[in-house]
Amino acid sequence: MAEARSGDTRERILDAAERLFMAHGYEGTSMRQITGEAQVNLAAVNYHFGSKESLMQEVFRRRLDWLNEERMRVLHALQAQAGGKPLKPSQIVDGFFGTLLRMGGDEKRGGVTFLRLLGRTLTDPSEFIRAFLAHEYQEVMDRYKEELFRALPDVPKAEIVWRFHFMLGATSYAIAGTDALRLVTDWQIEAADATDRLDRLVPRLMSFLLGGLRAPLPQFQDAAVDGL
Amino acid sequence: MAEARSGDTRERILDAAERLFMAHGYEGTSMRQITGEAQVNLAAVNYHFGSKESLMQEVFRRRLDWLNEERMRVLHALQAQAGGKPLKPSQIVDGFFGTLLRMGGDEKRGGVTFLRLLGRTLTDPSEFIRAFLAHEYQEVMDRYKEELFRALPDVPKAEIVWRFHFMLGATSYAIAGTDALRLVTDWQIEAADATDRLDRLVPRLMSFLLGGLRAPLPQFQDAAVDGL
DNA sequence: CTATGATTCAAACGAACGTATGAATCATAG
DNA sequence: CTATGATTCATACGTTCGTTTGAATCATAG
Repeated sequence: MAEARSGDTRERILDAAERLFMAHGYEGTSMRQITGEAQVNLAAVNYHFGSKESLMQEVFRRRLDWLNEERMRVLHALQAQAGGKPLKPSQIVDGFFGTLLRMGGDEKRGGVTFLRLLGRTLTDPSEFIRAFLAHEYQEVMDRYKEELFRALPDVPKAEIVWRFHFMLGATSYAIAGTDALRLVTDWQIEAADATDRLDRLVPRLMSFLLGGLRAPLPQFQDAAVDGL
Repeated sequence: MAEARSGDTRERILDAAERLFMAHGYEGTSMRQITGEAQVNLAAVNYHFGSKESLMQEVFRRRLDWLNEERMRVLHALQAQAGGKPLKPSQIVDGFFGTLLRMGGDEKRGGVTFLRLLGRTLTDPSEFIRAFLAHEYQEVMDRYKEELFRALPDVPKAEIVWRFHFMLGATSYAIAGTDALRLVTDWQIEAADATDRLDRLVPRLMSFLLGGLRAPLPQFQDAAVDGL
């Protein structure tokens, strides 16, 4: 059983696919583009991954496995530190979204490229992609959801779930980083490199998310959400 | 110059394309699917619109022209009523996002189908689509941005622009309505029809957006954003 | 060194893609 | 009714798609 330098080929394909899927989407990226950029033979993808769909899944699994573990690790650390008491919403939000955003600064984990890919993929229309992502996220998501319920006992659970949705949306769009509507035109380019942009993004996004999470409940009810 | 029933054909194509682009994305939808669903000849799209790209643009223009006018109309009405004084942030947010969301309840304007299409398209990777949307949105966007600056004179403009971004993301993801991560599983299906879901969504989203917009500024600064 | 299994390679497959063509059909103007 | 231009239609064009194939090449085990 020779291993050869296949490890090299596999990773080169995954890197190229990650970058191209981010830039042009799943449907908009061809096998020939991927193998061309990776400088491997066209048949290599099917040999190593079986199909384009499987390649897509492997691109995500490579990153999400680590992210899932890290999010769980952070949550358990917070829980241990709290000693049975409910966590503060800010801790939970930081554990979930902060961990994701900090991943964007870690080049070994895909950096901003993977962040943008993930952000764009959350609204991707392809059914098999959404189904796969849902499965990958499910467990961690449920744990954080439960922890939010505990942290905000006076807020209806349905409301918390919705606000989790909204936070996901704001984050997903922010890391997709398309600036589709050219909002940031002349005012403040903040060009800099992607990593630098990310550093400034994190505190801004976090305070926005917390503000939204703690907002007064809709339709008349105005009770404080939490003593955050 | 005979007009024939071509008006019928054009609209049937636009309706089918709107639905299919929403469900499968631009790249994932073929001309044959579109003409098949619209029950017109394959060549009809190229005859009436020239190309698939032009069709995509027309699908959006048909709805966005009205949305742009309506958003402007609402803004001008608010300004007239305020008589030169700055508007309240809640008014601006409702004028921009509320107008969009209410469009989802108007079947003549595409209803939730177009809303979901728009939400998903904002993160679409295709360059020509983003460029087109940016151009369509530019003018109205700038006007609302300026009004937010006036309404929040103590908040740095860069901060406002970022929070506009975040609000767009939360809204875009919410109306894309994929629930990619199966957040809303068992807790509260809230099945009902799409319009009904929308009715409950609006107040929830609006209070989240305002909470985020009015959140304390990041990095230590904590001054109130506005006397909203 | 030789044998074996893993990997790479050039080439081709059928299918589906967006688009173009020219004849048939339609509605209306004169 | 006839002529004219708009629209529809069946069909085909040339590309590109994801995938497959079988031989060539490589690395290692015995």
